[in-house]
Amino acid sequence: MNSHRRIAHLDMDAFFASVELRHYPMLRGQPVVVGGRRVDRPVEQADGSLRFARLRDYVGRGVITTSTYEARALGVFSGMGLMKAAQLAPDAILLPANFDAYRDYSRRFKAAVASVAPVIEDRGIDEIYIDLSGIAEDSLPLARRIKQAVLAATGLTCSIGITPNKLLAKIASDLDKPDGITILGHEDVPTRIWPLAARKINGIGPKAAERLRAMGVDTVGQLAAVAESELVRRFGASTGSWLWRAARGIDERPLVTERDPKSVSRESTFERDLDVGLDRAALSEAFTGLCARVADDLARKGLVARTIGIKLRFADFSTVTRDLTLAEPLADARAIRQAAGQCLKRIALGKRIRLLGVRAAGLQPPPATPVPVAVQAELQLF
DNA sequence: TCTGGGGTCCTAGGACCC
DNA sequence: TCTGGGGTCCTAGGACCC
Repeated sequence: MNSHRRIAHLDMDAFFASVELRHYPMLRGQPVVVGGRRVDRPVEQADGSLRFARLRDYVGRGVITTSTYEARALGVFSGMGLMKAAQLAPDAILLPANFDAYRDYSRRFKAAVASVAPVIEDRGIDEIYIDLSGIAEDSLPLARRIKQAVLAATGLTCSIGITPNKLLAKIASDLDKPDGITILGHEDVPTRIWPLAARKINGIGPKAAERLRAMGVDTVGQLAAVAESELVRRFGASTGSWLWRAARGIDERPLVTERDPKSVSRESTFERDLDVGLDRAALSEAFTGLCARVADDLARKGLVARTIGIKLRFADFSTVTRDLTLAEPLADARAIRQAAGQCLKRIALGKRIRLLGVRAAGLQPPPATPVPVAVQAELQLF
């Protein structure tokens, strides 16, 4: 439709950790990680200074959500188990996640960007795509202006990639992190994109990367050298031709500026694996609690659900799901609990349970409440 | 002492309907 | 009593992303 698009991807730098450093500026320059559960907030000591938890003090399940660049230099990255991270960086500062604060900063940076360039696709708490096609200003000064607006609104830095499409913009924003600007055109694909690992393409995850590696494909350039027919043969028509186009930097997807939620869910990993017999009371309480939280989420969003599902992860990390679609939508905690209980009956509970989750899908606005006849008669007067 | 929590999308088979 | 062909809905699992 439009062959002259200009699309930006903006990614906040080490977002959660950077927000924490705004609150605790004395930690600047130190390795800091955010994550874990039931991590104590810093404690004020007698002399007025703060005592922070250290990674080495942490015991239990939990992973790193974000780490500062100083922590990353020690080999500590998002998704890593905290106990393992503690072996690499025992003295790193550990802070609990403060999602209310992150959501607040998220709203502020998105509003700041919108004041400069309003066509935005939300991609989560810390990143967005921006369609700059309708703006006349050159890319470099425009990128600087957006970054300045974000900095003024939040005190935080971000990285921006500006390219002809979302695929390339996402890759580009990562090329000069932190606090970077990268501007690429299609002509830059062979020199700037082809040397990169195929895994850098958004949508090529661990499994696809492994299959490619088995074909001798490690880089985007090597992927671009494979015939489309070969990719289609190995990956199927849809994925195969997508890979072929992605390797050439071809991507026509428009920005999605509005989206209705498809599902809401709550899940919890237990501090220790629970036994269905011995821990029945604890499991039941957790189950009911999750249903109540899903009901709260639905109420807050003003939605009802037709499908209720559950998820169990066992001690061996195997995962099963069951769901149930009802004739009539529901939303309250008791009804959710009842439907979820039906799902639970369909799972063989031999192994100890690591995680329990409850999900509501088939979301829709609540059915219109029937208007009483007397009121209907009055309304007809108008 | 491996491996969180909240999402989306895709696939594939079976039921069911016309 | 050799059995076509769509279409949609439901369910389970899996890949992937932030």
